[in-house]
Order: sequence, then C-alpha cells, then structure tokens
Amino acid sequence: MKTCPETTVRAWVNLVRVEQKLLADVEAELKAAGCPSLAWYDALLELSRAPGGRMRPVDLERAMLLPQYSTSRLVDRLVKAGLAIRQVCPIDGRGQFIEISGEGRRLQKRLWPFYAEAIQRHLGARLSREEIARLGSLLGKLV
Amino acid sequence: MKTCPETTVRAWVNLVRVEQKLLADVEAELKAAGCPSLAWYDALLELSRAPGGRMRPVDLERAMLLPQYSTSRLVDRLVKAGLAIRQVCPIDGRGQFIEISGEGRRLQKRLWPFYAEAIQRHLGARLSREEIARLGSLLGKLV
DNA sequence: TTCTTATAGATGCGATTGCATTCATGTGTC
DNA sequence: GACACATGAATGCAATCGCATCTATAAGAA
Repeated sequence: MKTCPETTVRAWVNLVRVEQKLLADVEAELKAAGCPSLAWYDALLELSRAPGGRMRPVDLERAMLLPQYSTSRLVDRLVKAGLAIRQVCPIDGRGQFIEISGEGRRLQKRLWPFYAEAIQRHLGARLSREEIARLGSLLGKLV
Repeated sequence: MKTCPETTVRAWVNLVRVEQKLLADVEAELKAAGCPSLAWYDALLELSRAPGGRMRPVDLERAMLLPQYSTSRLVDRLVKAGLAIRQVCPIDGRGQFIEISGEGRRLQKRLWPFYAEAIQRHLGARLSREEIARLGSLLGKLV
C-alpha cells in the first residue's frame, strides 16, 4: 500500500499487540496480588506528584489522556474508596479540586514495588539496557 | 527502585501512553468514516489470510491475543453481521470453524485504505523511516 | 444587563468487558 | 468400559465504557 509502507504497518501491529499483551499481563499480576487497577495507580501517582497533592479533573484528564467521562468516573471511585477528596474550586465555580488523601498516598507507595517488579519482569528483563533506552526514546517522540 | 531502572519505567509509560493515544485516535477516525471497530478488521484479516478463509476460534484467539470470551463474542457479532459463517468442526466435536464470508472479504478490503491512511498519518508520518524500522524491530522482540 | 457561546463536570442508557461458571467433548489411565 | 482431568466454547451477571446529553458557571459581545 503506497500510502503506508510495510515497515510502518509492522511497527503499528507490534505496538498494539505488545502493549495489549504487556498491559493485560501486568494488570492480571497486580490483580492477583490484590492490587487495584492500574488506572487507579496512575491517578494516585499524578495526584501525589501535583503541588499540594491536588489537581483539577480537567488537568488529570489531560495528564492521563483519558476521555472526560472516564476521568469523572475514576475520580468518583477514588473518592468513594476514600483515596481522594473532592474540594470546591475557589478559582472557578464550575470546577473542583481533587486531593489525594493520606490513605491514597499510602496505597500508592505500597503499590509501587509490585508495579515495578511486574514491569521489570515483563518488559525490562526481555530487552537489553540499550534496547530499552532506545525504545523509550523512540516512543517518547510520539507522545 | 532497584528492581526496575528508570529507563525501563520510561519505556513502559511511553509505550502505554502512545499506544492508547494512537489507538484511540485511529479508532475515532475510522468510526467517523463509518467503519466498524478495529477488532473487527483484525479478525477479518486473520480469517482472510487463513487457509480456506477459516480458523478455529481457539486459533483466532491466540492470533489476536484476546481472552477466550472476547473472541467468542467477537465471532458472535461477525456472524450476526453476516461477515463470517459458523461451521461445525469435523475433527473436534467441541470445536468449530469460522469462515469469512464474501461480504466479510469485501469489507476487509474496503476498510484497508482507511486503516492504512490513519496509521500512516498518526504513526508513519511522525518518525523517520529508520526510526519506524527500529521501533518495529524492537517491539518485535517483545511479541 | 442580556444574549450567545465556551468550558467544567455529571449522568442515563445501551454496548462491551471481565470474571466465574457452565456445558460438551476429548484424552489418558486403570 | 469407567473414571478423572484437560480443552473448546458459551453465558449470566456485575462493572465499565462510549456516546450523547444535561446542568452550571465563565467569558465575551451587543
């Protein structure tokens, strides 16, 4: 197909396949260890890194590249689980602040070792250092 | 974290983020053009390439790296849409053959240009030829 | 002010997913 | 054959997703 060389198709197919498989494997491993979903972890990490431990849903949405309704519901669940707290936003009456709770921070920290180990086993251990670095950098250009 | 170097985490994060964004973008583009989901396309492609245009659900499942129930339901929809035909499997009484229909083949062929163009625009056009090739090959080692 | 348009966020509803289980057939052992 | 166990496939149910829409506030124009 002249609009799309074979190498591009190969990269695409591999990208999709690899990501889905890795994500499913890591997720399954975490679930088996009694951990909540990766999305929760990501959200908690974003919140914990934000100044004051809080973000507006819009910003969380952009940071996580999620659709708006998805963020809205994720936040719902975090709040319901006591991992985050909803606050009114003094700057913008339409908005709010989501602040990570102490429990949220603790969970995030407790989760990291599991997460890291899963990533290392499924990704890190299967390529050389140089390959990992190159992969990360190539993908970085696409973010 | 000593079990997981920073470069590995970077590769992981980029991999997940890039794939999700690209997939969502391409999928949205196809949907806007009235095309069915990518999963349908992939399944039709697998079937069309298989000898006799047919595969056992188990094999389709392995080829697409999907969970079993997912394949089962995908096949359901394809059959319901007239794009594939369920056949009894003479070799194994538990199994079946799924054969792509004429309409299925036509749809697959009709879809490809849209698909290719979207891949080219979102992935191919954003890296050099060499980079694409390297990306594809690095990811290939992880399949 | 009033009207229009843009943005933040929530939500109803139908489609899809994940999990666990079920059913049916195949395989191996005795 | 009779049994236990493995494998192919479907499905009930709850959770989640995607889409479209809705509410409320903000920002700007007339």
